[in-house]
Order: sequence, then structure tokens, then C-alpha cells
Amino acid sequence: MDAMQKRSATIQDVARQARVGVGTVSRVLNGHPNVTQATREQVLQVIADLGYRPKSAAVTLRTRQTREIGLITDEIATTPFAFDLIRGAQDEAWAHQSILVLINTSGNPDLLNAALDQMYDRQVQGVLYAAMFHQPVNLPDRFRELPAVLVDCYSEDRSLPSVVPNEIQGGQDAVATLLQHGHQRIGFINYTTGQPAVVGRLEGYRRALAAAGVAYDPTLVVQADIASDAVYRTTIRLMQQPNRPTALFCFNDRTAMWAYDALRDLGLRVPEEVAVIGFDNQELLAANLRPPLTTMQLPHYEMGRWAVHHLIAGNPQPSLTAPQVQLDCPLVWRASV
Amino acid sequence: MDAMQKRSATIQDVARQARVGVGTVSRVLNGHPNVTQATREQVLQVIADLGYRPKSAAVTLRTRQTREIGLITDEIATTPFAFDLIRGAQDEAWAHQSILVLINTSGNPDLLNAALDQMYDRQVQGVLYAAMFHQPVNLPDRFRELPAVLVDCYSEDRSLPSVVPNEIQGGQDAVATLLQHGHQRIGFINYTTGQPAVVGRLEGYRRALAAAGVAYDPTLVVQADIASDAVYRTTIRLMQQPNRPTALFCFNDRTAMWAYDALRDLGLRVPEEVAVIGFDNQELLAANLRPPLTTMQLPHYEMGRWAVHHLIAGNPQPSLTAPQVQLDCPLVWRASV
DNA sequence: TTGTATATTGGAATCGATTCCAAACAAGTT
DNA sequence: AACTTGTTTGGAATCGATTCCAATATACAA
Repeated sequence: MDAMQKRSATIQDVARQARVGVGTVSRVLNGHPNVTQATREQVLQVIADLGYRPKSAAVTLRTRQTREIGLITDEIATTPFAFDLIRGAQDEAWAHQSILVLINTSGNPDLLNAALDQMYDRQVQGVLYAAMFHQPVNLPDRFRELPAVLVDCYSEDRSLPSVVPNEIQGGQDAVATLLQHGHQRIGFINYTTGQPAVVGRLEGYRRALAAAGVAYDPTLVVQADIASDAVYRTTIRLMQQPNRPTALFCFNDRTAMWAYDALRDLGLRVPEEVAVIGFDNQELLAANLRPPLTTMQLPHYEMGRWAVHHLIAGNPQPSLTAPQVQLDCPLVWRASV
Repeated sequence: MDAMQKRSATIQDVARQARVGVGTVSRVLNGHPNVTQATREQVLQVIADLGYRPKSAAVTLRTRQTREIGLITDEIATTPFAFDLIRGAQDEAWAHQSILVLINTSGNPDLLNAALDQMYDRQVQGVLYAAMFHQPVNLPDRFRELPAVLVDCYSEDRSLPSVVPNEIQGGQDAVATLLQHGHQRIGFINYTTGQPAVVGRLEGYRRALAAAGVAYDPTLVVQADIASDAVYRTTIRLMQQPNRPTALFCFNDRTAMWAYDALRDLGLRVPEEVAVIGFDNQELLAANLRPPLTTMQLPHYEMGRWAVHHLIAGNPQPSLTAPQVQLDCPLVWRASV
């Protein structure tokens, strides 16, 4: 009507124009019973006419509930999967009419505290804490005062629910795939730290061999710094052994990238002479290598979804039996096996 | 005191315990003048004791202002720079005590509309709209009804403020660098579309040559699909021409990755026999190639910062003279030149 | 001392929703 | 007709902050 509709409509405006009380409008809005079809439609009509939408601040004030979820990330920036995790979380949140609120703490404890303050002030439904790679973390106790789920990390004492990749299954499936393709001597270029991915994937490697009745040969398992000449040199050495492997399981795609280089320099063709399988499925790398790299995918999207789902649907009491979930890493077929 | 402090403290609690009026507490909270040092300290003390923090819902309801900024992304997921942009935006927002609220629309117009609804309901200070690569976009008119800034994209009619990479400068500096290293015949492996990056970088290429007094040779400029055999074959062809270039400027790092392969297969060493420079600075690729790739960095972090800064500090009126900012792409030195 | 100007303070009104209670209404029984 | 019972409805109270106005305290000048 009037071109100058400065302030947006309130529930009062709707009530007045529909000639009903505010209570009735609220009932329509929230789908309560005990409203006759006639008045419901009438109110709905006015709502549409006015383009009325409830302001979330008022709703929150009254109900003490927000439709938002905090996502606190620790330096996740540097890893390219970050966004899959965020996407998974946001898709699931969206499905519950909720929205993500983001804070990156850059590994700074003060920022982490400030982030938690923010989350309290906003009365979020809960928070996710995501690490940049699968690892144990030590978080302030305040995390136990609101619903929280850890993603790609876990608290040492297991008191908080967490969701992480199933490293063992990933390693096992990777190696099983190689075994199925007739490889018996399978090299494993692992990373040097003791992080869960390192020990888990090794365990998977061993289990796959055991399941296939192939003896574990320690000379086929080496460790090297990722994405450095160390991988290159280690690969060369590994491939020049008398019992040279016919396949390589690489700790991750970056490792595989350097292994590729070594193999090329040795004149060994992938996959004809050596099969290679990676881990992480970093599209950018894996899909662009020649030949494209077969690899295990980290379930970042699914972890994000699971975490939000658990936050909203799960019971948020900080019990001692907080679920510690592991999600499988599926195989992504390309051309290196 | 009491172990059962169920409901968190309100401003009323603070006022009561400090034996002052709520108005006084509010004045202390918001740093207003006209409060004696004594009462201020007294109030501050009680606030600290109670661990009181204002609930943002109540503040927003009263002041009609939030401390949050919406970030709407279009399918940005697939690109690894996404997070730099987010980080830049969040760092700047944080500096203004604001927080980012995230929605990814996956390129779905309905979702985009729903996202805007959310932003309205939450009364955000403004929104950023980020595309996954530098491009013109066509956005619904609703974007003009609240403060908005476009990042890595721009509206055709230039009615909304935007910030994008300076493609021309990037191309020019890349080529100038090669020229400075004594290269005269510089091949340019461009992409096939008409997007701003393609035309901008070509323009930069020409300007650099012109500035150095080197004639433009169209046989040195080719186009190919990114990250495919097309780049490989094109590079082979380019390098087998009689006037073979001594340096290559690649449209992006993925292109450079495939060019590397072609050069290797031709037995040409980088950088000794052919210098290579890329674009984008995708750490994951550029830093891990052998030799590590010298490349131009896209200013995602800075674009994120600029956008938030403009939103908060800039004048948000939707004037016809919306600023269209271009940020420089700095050179990142590695070892391929 | 008294009056005026200025600095501090308390507290009611307000923002815009939900929720609860009592009033109004409808339907069914005796 | 009078009385239950159950369904719809209006509107006051509430959530927790800010803001404004009037009241009080203080400082300064005459």
C-alpha cells in the first residue's frame, strides 16, 4: 500500500489487520491445533500480504532457543577438505532449519575462549569443534557445559561425543583392493608421526594381509615425511630392494604424488608395472595426476552431517558414555590400480 | 555460591546485587560517560563475580542491531581457496566483534532465496555473496534491499559493490617476471572460456610484452581445457614449433601441472630449459610439484577482509557508484623460473 | 545560604515474539 | 432450559536488554 513501509511488519500488525489477537497469529505460525480453518487461512493471507516474518531475536528471547549451531575450527584453513566438512554440517543444519555460525580460532586458546563466549551469548543449540586432521585434543572444560561434538578429533578422556574417520577400515580396504588385483608384495609408505591415521592405516594394512594369508614383511613398510624429497628418496630405495613391491599403498595423496615422481624416474609405469593407491582423495591432486590416482576418501562431508545430526537429534547430556563414532572411508576408483 | 545456578545471570541480577539500577549497569556495559568511577568498579566487580554476559537476543531485540554478517556462497565448495576467503572475512568480522553466519546455496536459486530470508530474520548487518571463481553474476533484486558486497564476482550492472582479483596486473606481473629473467619467447597456455580471468590474464600478457618492447606472437598463445589431456597435447605441440618458447605462462596451477608432464616427456627440464609460471597459488599443487611452482596468488584472504570491512565501515547505501575494487595478485616465488 | 547548572542515578517503557489464563462460544446431555 | 464438556479466542505477562525521563546529588557562583 504505502510506498514508505520503513519498519518491517510485526506480529501486532498481522493481528490487527487480520482482526484477531496476537495469540491466534502465534498459534497459526507455530502450527498449533485449536485454530479453525477459517481464521487460519485468514491469518495466513495477511501474513502473505504483509510479507511478515518473525524476527529471530524476539523468538529467541522468549523461547531461549536459537536455530543456530556453532562451528569452531582449529586452523582448519590449511586443509582443503575443510569445506566438505562445513558443507556436510550446513546441509544437515539446514534440514533442521538451522544455520551455521563460524569461528576459526587459528589455534589460539584465547580466541577459543572468546569463541565459546560468543556461543554462549548467542545461546546456540550446540557447537562442533573440528580439527584439521584426525587427532586427540585437549579442550577447556567449558566444552562440557553445552552440547558439543568433536569432528575429526576426540578428547583423550572420551567424555565428549566425537566422529572420526575409520582409519583401520580405510587402510584395510585399500590393501585388500590391491590384493584382489593379484598383488602380493605391497609396499606401504607411511608417515612418521604417531597420529591416529598413521597407526590406524598400518593396522589396516596388517589386517588385510592377514585376512589374505600373506605374510607381513617389515622391509616393505617405510616411513617418510609427507610431500618432500624424503618420500621421493624412500620410494627409490624401496623399489630398488631385491623383493621389490608390485604395488604401493601411500599414506596420503601428497605422498603418492611424490612416489609417482620417483616411479617415473625409475622408468616404472603406473599401473602396469606398479599399482598405487593413496588416501584422502584430495580431488585437486588425485584427479589431476597422471594416471589419475585411486584413493580412499576421508568422510568429511559425512562427519559434518553426523555431528550436526547428533547435536540436534541425539541426547545432549554429557554422559560418560559419549559415542565415539568412526565413519568408513570409501574407495574412489581412478586409474592407478 | 549456590551450586545450582540453573538460569544464567541477567542484567537485573547484576543491578540487584550491585545495589544500583539496571540503567546504571547498562551504562557501564556500554561504556557511557556519566558513571562515577566508584559505581563503575562496583558494577564491574559484580559482573565478574556473576560471570554475567549480555544475551545477544535481548540486545538485538532492543537495538535492532546484530553483530553478525551473512556469507552466502555459491557452490564455492569445490574450490580449495574457499577457506582463505572465509578466513579473511572472519578475521575482519572478528575485529569488529562480529561473527560470520554461513550458507552455501549449492547454486540453487530457491536456497538462495531461503538464505536471504534467514538473513532478514536474523537482521544481519549485511551479507557477502561469494562465487567460486571470478565471474559476472545475476542476483535477485532483494540483494539491493540490504547491505551487500560481492566477492570474486560482480553484478552485470555494477550496482552492487564488489571485490575481485586484478587479473590484468596478475598476468602482467607474471609475464614481466619471465621477461626480467631474460625470456623473450613466452608461451601462454590459456583457458577456453570467456571468463574474466581468461581475458584479463591475456591482456596482462600483452601489456607486459608491450612494456618490454617485445612483439606479440599469436602462435605462442594457445587455449586448452584445464587439467586434461588437452593441456598435455597442446603443450607438446607448442614446444615442438620451430620458434619454441623458453618460458610458459600457464592459466592456472592445474594447467601448469599438466604442462610439467608434457615437458618432462619431452625431456625438457624446468626451470633450466623452460621456465614455468602458474596462477592461483593452490598450495597443495604448487608447493608439491617438482620443482615447486612459481605462481601468482589469488587474493582470497584479502578479498574476504575487504568485503567485510566495506560492509561495516563503508557506507551501505545502494548508490549507483558502488565501488568495484580489484586487488592485486602477488607473485609467489618457488623454483620453476 | 540560596539558586543554578551539571553529573549521576533509578526505573518505566520498549523491542517482538510466545505462553498462559480466563472469557466466549459451540456442541451434546439430561 | 440448564448444565457439562470441549474448542477457539483475546490479551496480559514475560523473556532481557537499552533508552529516556524525571529525580536526586554535586559543584559552583552570587
